[in-house]
Amino acid sequence: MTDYSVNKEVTDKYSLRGRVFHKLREDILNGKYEEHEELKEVAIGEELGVSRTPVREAFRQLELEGLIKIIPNKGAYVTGITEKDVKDIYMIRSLLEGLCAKLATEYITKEQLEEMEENIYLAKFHADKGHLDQLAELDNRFHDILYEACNSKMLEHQLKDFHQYVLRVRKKTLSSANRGPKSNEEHEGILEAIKAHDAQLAEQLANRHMINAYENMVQNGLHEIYANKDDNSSPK
Amino acid sequence: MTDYSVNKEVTDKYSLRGRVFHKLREDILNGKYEEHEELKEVAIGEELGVSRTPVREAFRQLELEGLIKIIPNKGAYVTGITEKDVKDIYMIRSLLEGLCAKLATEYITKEQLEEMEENIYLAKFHADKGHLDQLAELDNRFHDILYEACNSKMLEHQLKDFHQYVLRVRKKTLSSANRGPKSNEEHEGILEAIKAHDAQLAEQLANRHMINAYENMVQNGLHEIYANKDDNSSPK
DNA sequence: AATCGTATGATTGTATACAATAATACGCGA
DNA sequence: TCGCGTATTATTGTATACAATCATACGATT
Repeated sequence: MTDYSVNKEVTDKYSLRGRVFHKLREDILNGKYEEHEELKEVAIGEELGVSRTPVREAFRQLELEGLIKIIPNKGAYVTGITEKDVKDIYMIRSLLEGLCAKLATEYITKEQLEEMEENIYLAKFHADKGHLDQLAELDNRFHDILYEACNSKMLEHQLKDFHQYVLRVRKKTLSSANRGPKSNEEHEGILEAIKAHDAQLAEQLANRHMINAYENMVQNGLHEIYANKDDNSSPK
Repeated sequence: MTDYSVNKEVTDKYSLRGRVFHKLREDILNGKYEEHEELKEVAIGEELGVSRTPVREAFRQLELEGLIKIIPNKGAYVTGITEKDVKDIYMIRSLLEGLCAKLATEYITKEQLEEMEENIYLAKFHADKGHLDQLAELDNRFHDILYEACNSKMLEHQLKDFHQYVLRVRKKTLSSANRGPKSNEEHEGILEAIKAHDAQLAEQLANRHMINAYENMVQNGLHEIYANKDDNSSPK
């Protein structure tokens, strides 16, 4: 059956345009390009071995994702993520993950519950062993399950977008050794609340989980990753 | 002439692509195309007197706006919004508009405050006169100001996206005569809270404002607009 | 030397040609 | 008639050619 569900993650990875899009997004998020650096159609095209057409279409998409800014007849410029952006994203995520957890108490399936439990169990193991990469992977997966469990394509999509967006930061953060286990404990709390169908508690814990993640990130020196001058975080 | 250029400083209106984009968006929002109707590149191009290239680029943008869904090698289809989607959007917007109002108590500028006051004053006038179109336009603008006043590009962008998304529904709803004035009263309350720097109250009122809007919409028969079967609200 | 205008090159915007893929129609054999 | 493979057509995907616009350099004029 055809899936008409509203979904921005439709940019397929197999067309040239899709490949260009994903490649550029990754490169921008990974810091390959400086902020405000100009992206030239021919240069990108040559680098990836494609013509300007798919590059241009990818540009249009990146623009709407907010990763580049296109000035007509002039060029495309990387916008990047400021510290302020990261802060804002976590602020938003905090609310939405809370909503998501709340909804999950009602809609989560048995299978999802089981996978969550397994996830947490495994995470404990890897935390003991110091397997940071696996820990990060499990953390990603935990949140994905949660997103899928809220029974809302809209919310799921939003959260996945944000999740994706701060992936690089999160990776760094979880790698700070002591956050990993702490994060996993918080996951466990959320899971317990969901199992108990305690919507309010689940919301609250998921809420707090995001705030903690952000605060830990700040402590570990967010500024080193996103050394940015012209963010608009300064109040009047 | 109805001008929906609430946002998207990025999509210029003077290039062919920009014109195609705006035209198609308006047509979709105004219901010129059926849900799930296929948009063909050549047909659109001929209708607007342009080649496929700008049409394709406009498609890519419309896809990310969530107005159409592109299936690779197949076609572009107008996205349907299900009742469930609308409900979810309002649920999310309720939270985020609350956050936005809360932040605005701290960051709003004098100019924005003044425009809000003018907006509300004007809305009263048009409400008395029964000018529903102007009322809808002012309502749009009120929320846009609020979005811009929160000092968060991220949040602003998200809210504008959602706002855009439910424009069709909102238009219909505000036209239900009695919601317009009520909505404006709620705007006034939010503005007062912001002026008083009462963050908690502003959040609460903005929150409630969304819930009220949604409930009114349901009463007025959302199902008539979005009579949709294949929504993804699966029973647990 | 400073300023303006113009020529030149670089870059994006658009149109079109061609390739790849998917949808449809048709005919053949059982 | 039904099933299946193939030919045909329609439609999208990509590459390229050409037009429009912008940036730069340079020289003429003051």
